[in-house]
Amino acid sequence: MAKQLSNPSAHDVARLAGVSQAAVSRAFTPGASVAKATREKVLQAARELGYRPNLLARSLIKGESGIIGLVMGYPRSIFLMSALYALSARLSQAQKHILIYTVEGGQAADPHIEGLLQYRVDALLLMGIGISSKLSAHCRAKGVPVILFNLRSGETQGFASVTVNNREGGRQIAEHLIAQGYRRLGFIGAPEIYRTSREREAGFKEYLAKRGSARFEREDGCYDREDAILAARRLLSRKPRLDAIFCWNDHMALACMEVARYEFGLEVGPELGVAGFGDIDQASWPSFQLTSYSQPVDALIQKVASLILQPPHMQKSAGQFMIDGELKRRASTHRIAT
Amino acid sequence: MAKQLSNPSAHDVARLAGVSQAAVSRAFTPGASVAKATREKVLQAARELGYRPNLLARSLIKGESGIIGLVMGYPRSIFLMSALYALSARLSQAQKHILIYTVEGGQAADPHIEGLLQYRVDALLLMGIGISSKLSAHCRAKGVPVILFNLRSGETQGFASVTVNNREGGRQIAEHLIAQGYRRLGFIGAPEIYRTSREREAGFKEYLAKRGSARFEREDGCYDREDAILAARRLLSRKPRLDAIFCWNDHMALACMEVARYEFGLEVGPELGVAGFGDIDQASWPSFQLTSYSQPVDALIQKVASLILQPPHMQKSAGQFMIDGELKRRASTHRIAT
DNA sequence: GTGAAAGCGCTAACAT
DNA sequence: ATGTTAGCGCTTTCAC
Repeated sequence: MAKQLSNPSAHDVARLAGVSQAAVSRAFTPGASVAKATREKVLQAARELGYRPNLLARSLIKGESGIIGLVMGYPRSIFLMSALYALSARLSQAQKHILIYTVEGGQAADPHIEGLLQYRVDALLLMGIGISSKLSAHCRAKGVPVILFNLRSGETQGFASVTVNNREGGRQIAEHLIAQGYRRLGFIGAPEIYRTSREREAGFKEYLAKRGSARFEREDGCYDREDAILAARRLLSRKPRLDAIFCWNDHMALACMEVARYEFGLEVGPELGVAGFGDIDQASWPSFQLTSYSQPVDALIQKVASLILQPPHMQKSAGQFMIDGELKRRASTHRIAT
Repeated sequence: MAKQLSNPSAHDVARLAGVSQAAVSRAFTPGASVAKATREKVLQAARELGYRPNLLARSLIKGESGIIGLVMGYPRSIFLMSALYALSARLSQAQKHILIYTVEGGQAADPHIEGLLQYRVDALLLMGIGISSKLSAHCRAKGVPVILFNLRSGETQGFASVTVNNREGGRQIAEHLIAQGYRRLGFIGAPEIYRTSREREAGFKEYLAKRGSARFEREDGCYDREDAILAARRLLSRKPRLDAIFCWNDHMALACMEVARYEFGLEVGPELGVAGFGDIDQASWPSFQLTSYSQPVDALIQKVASLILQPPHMQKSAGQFMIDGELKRRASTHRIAT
């Protein structure tokens, strides 16, 4: 009854229940060998004191913390947000916990990873952000599994990665635009260092090349909406005017669409095709009807979770997992008004 | 040079450096009394072994984990996302870490809070989600500070809360709509249990009552876009037709706007005023130009962080902090086309 | 099935 | 300034 301010320990519970401290530990360990009666006594005492096992102590002994370290780049993206949501749901089922940091697009994750390693995280998950080769060496040496989400592993790193099939998506967008009759194509991408953008572009280019001409205009839009607006302006000012623009993500595409409509007075679809990548919620809103290649969040996170939760000795595989999305054809690329 | 798979301990470093284990601890404690030379020796040895202090062990002793527990409701909201980003930036400066759970709107946070308490979090931050009275009693008894963000404390709980001034926002929206000449008003809110919606509505009603008539039509839109669409349809089908709708958040307002435009063929602004709350990014996009009362994320998070970081003995105050936003007047409530 | 005892990796007195 | 010692709260042998 008399609750105390500081947290009671297993010892306190043991005393109240008239058992040993070890018995308390066992009562809270699923599948331990305790008599039912003892167990009840312990739980009763624990309830009275408001006792909860201290997971920090448990982690210290077990050598695994139950904590997954997450560093998220570009935290304004709705896609990453729903990925976080799906991941949290999945991991909390498995009694794992997420220690999170967010980082503005393009910044390094390193300082945060340092902190995470000190908490002895069971795994490190990087969403849309990279890791320095120094830290990645450390993780490899210490056996900390690193999983890259939405960003493929760099040259030598050899970590597991889970991404949508960016190349295929880019390819399908190109195919679709050409099929619709668009010919003077443009691309808004990110600077070289972003592999995601590069892969989408590569697929796009690949299809065009196969069809005969890989020519398309190109501008960098980086991460911000403001950047995308500037890139769209530059692209739309070129002569002869482009008739379709593929943007490396939906955020860029929506911005591009608005520039086309409200600054250049173009009718999106018939006069200018616009396609994005990711199929975020807004893409399907009536105001936009943006053609996009979807990123299946649930499937991606499912894969991530299975990599995280697999037993440690299985983690040899540093595979690159690519999951196919689906081309969502919408009005923004209907060249002939319906 | 020879890195080992398992993490080296302070002991290992001590042996290599030829000092005591305590010296290693001191070398890694800012402001401890160590000779510069010893310190160097230790750091050198640590580097060789790839040693990092184990924060779990430190937390165990210190009785504080350096971890802030966060439970986030309605994780699709861009507002909460940017709040998370701001918080992460602020807290990692102070060497605090965020253990996060996300919960679908309307669900209970309790099971996750259980987990967080076992990690002995230094504080519990609830974003847009409540806590059961049983757990809140526990937190109070154990001296775990609880901070409510964007959701005011229930009757008896007595926790600190940080919110935008919802009532004032609702009031200003009403004033603005009336000033623009709108007269047949509607409101899309959330069910009773959501205090946020209730407060905004209260302010809205308050102004109308003061002006003579507090009559307005009302529908519940809850959290999902789908719900908002249904509510908007119902509201717009009533006769005589409403001429302005205030939605309890911007997500609802954008959905409402699209229903008005694309299903009812109304010109938003002249024919139907639409106002939201929160001033999310999209509100200012050319496609929407949504009038909204802003929620100053940075100021709000600043306050939250200061509550979290204040020394424990100062935490008597369970104040209710309300921060004013600002009415952003945009085209969605220009009754006379400009 | 249960208790006693050792110890996870570290910090914090206390000596020296 | 540095080493020694005693725990933090728990899990895990090992006897019984």
